[in-house]
Amino acid sequence: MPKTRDARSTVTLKDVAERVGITSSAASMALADHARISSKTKAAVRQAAQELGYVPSSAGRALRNQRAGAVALIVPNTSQHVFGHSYFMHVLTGVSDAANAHDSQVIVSTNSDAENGVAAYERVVRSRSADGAIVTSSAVDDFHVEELVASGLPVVLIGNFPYLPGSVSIGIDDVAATRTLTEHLIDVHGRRRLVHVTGPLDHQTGLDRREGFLETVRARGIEADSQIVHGEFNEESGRAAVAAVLAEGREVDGIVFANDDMAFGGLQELKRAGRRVPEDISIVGFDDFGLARVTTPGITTIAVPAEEMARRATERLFDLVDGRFEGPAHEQLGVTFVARRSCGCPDAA
Amino acid sequence: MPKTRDARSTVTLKDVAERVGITSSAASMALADHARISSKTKAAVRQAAQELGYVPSSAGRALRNQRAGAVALIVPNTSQHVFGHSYFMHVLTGVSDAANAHDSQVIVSTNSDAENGVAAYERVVRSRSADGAIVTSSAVDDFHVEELVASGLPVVLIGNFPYLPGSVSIGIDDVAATRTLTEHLIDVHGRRRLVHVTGPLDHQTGLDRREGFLETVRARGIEADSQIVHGEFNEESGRAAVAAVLAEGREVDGIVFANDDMAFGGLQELKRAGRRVPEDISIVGFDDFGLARVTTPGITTIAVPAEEMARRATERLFDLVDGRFEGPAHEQLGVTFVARRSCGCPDAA
DNA sequence: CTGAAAGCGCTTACAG
DNA sequence: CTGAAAGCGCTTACAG
Repeated sequence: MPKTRDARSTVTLKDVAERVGITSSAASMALADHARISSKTKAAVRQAAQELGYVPSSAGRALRNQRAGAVALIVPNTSQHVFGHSYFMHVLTGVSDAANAHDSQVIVSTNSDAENGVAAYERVVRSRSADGAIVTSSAVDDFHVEELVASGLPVVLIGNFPYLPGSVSIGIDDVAATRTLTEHLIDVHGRRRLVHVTGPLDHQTGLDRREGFLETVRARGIEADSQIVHGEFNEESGRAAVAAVLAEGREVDGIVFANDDMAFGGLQELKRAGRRVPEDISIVGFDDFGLARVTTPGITTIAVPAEEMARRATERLFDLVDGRFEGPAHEQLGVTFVARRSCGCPDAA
Repeated sequence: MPKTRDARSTVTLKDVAERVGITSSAASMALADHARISSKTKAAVRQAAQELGYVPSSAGRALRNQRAGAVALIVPNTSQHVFGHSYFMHVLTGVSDAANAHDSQVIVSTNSDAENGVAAYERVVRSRSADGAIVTSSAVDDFHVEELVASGLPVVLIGNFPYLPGSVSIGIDDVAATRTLTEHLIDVHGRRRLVHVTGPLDHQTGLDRREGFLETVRARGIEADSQIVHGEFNEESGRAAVAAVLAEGREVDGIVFANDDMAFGGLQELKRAGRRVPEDISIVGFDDFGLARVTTPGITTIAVPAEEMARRATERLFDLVDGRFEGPAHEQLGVTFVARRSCGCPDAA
C-alpha cells in the first residue's frame, strides 16, 4: 500500500553528495565543517543542501550517534492531578527554552493509565527516544522515579527529594517559604489562632510546608491555638477543610493553605459562611501560578519560579548527558513573597 | 571521552536472539508474531526479551520503517501569547491521549524565536522526527501553516481555516456561539446598548466572533446602539477597551468580550469605575478554560471543548499518516453555553 | 520452509 | 591526504 508520505520528497545526504559529485561521507564531513574538506567543496555542499532543502534525518543521526537528540518531560498522572495546568505550562516553557538552545526536541510523556507493566516514561527512555528525562513527580512513594534514577539514565528531578540522595534535583525551600507566610500573618497582621491546611503528606512539598508552619507557631509560642487540617492540594479539599474547621466552632483568625487552589476553595467556603476575608480571617496560599492573582480578594502567596526551575533542570540534564557533570546535587532557587489583599495587605499595583 | 550512558545496558534484538540461539531476523519476526515462527520459539523469544528487559530502539525502527512513531504538537509563539496556558494543557492532554492509543510519542515544538530561516516546526517535520503535525496557530497570515499544509505532510489544524481549502481541520462554530451569547444578553437580560470587544482581527476566531455579534445586533435591530472596540485577547486589552468605552461617556448595559481573559480585564476596570456587574452592566466572555469560573462574579461564557478537539484532530492525523483518509475536510464540534453571574443569571451549582 | 543479506540515513574509523 | 567500508538496530524481501 502506498503511503501518503511517498508524495513528499525526502532529501538525503546522498542526494546532496550526488549533486556535488562526491560521496555522502564527504558531504557529511563538509556539512560538519571538517578540516579535511576544502572550503570550495564545503561551499558547494552547503549550497546544494540549501537548494535541495536537505534536513538531516533524525533517525539516521540517532542511530549512528547513539543519541536521540531529544529530552523527555515526564508527567506522572499522579502529579498531574496534584499540580495544575499553569504549573506544567511554566515547566514546559522552561524545558523547551533550554532544549531549543541545545538543538534538542522535547518529548512530553503523560502516562494516562498508571500501571501497564512498564511505565510509559520508562519506555520513552528505554527505547532511547530521549537522551534523558526531566521528572516533575513529587510523590514520595513513587518508586518509578527511584528506579529511573537508579537505572543510570540521566534524570533531573524538579522538587526536593531528600530520600533520593543519588539524585540531581532543583527545588525551592518550602519550609522557609511557609515560615515566611506564617510569620507574616502573625507579625504583620496580628493573627494568633492559625490553621494550616496541608497538601498530601505523601508529597515532599506537603511535608515541608507543614513543617514550616509548625516551626513557626512553635517559635512564636502559639502552638496550642493552632490546628492542622489535611488537604489534597485541590480546590475541593480546601473547601472541605474550611467547612470542617468552621463546623468545629473553634476560633480562627488566619489560615495558611499549602497551595493557592486550596486557598481559593477555602475562600469560597468562608464567603459562603459569611466570614469576611481578610477582615475576619486572613488567608495565604502558595504557588502563584495564576489563580491567586485573579480571585477576589487576591490571595497572598509565595511565587514559585517554575519556569526557571525547569530551565535550570534541563541545563543540568544536558550537563549529565554530555558527561560534563556527575550527580548527585541539589540546587535551590529563591522564591518571592507576594502580598495581596487576602491577608489584609493592600492590593499590589 | 566515555559517555555517561555507557554505564547503562542497552539490550538489542541481537542480545535477545543470542540468548535463544536464533538470528535477530527470526527474533524480530517472533516478537511481531509472524506466522512462520513456531509458537515454541515465539514463547522463548518473548521470555528472553522479558528477562533482558528488551525495548526496541526507536531510532532503529524509525530508520527501517521510515516512520518516526511520533507526532508533533506545534505551538507558534504568536499563538502562545494569544491563547492561554490552560488552553494548551487541554490540547496537550487531548493529543497525548490519542497518541498514546497509537503507541506514538508526542513532540512539543514551541518555536520561541520567530524567524530563524526554517521555522522550528518545519525542522521537526523535515527531519522526520514526527510523522505528522497538529498545529494550533490561528493567525490568518501565518504563511508557515500554509506551507506546511502545501508540503504534503500530514497536518491537522485546530481551528477554522476557510482560507486554506486544502487543509484538514477541527473547529467550533464561533459565529453561532457568539450569536448565542449576544442573544442571551438581549433576550434574557433585556440589554440593548451593547459593546463587542473583539479579538485580534488577523485571527479567524477574532473575525468570526465579531461576525456573530454583528449578525445578532442587526437581526435584533439594535445595531445603531452597538459599538465595536478592538482587543487582543489578553486581559490588559480588555481593561483598556472598557476604559476607552467609559471615557466616551456612552450608555452601555452589556459587553460581549471575545474571550474570558479580556472579560476579566474588563470586569476589573468596570469595578474600578464603580460600575456593578451584572447589576449595571452584563458581561460575557468566551472559552471557559478555567478563569471564568474563578472570578467574582463568575463569567458567563461558551465552553470550548479544546481537549476533545485535540483528540479528534490527532485521530484524524493518524488517519492521514496511515493513508486511511484523504483531506480536505473540516469538522466542527459542539460547544456549551455556561451561565454564570456576570450576565445576571444566578450562579451555577 | 528458513537462513541471512540488504538497506533505511547517517558518521567516523580504517584502508590505501 | 582521501576514498569508501563498516556499522548503529531494526525489518522484510530475497536466495537457497
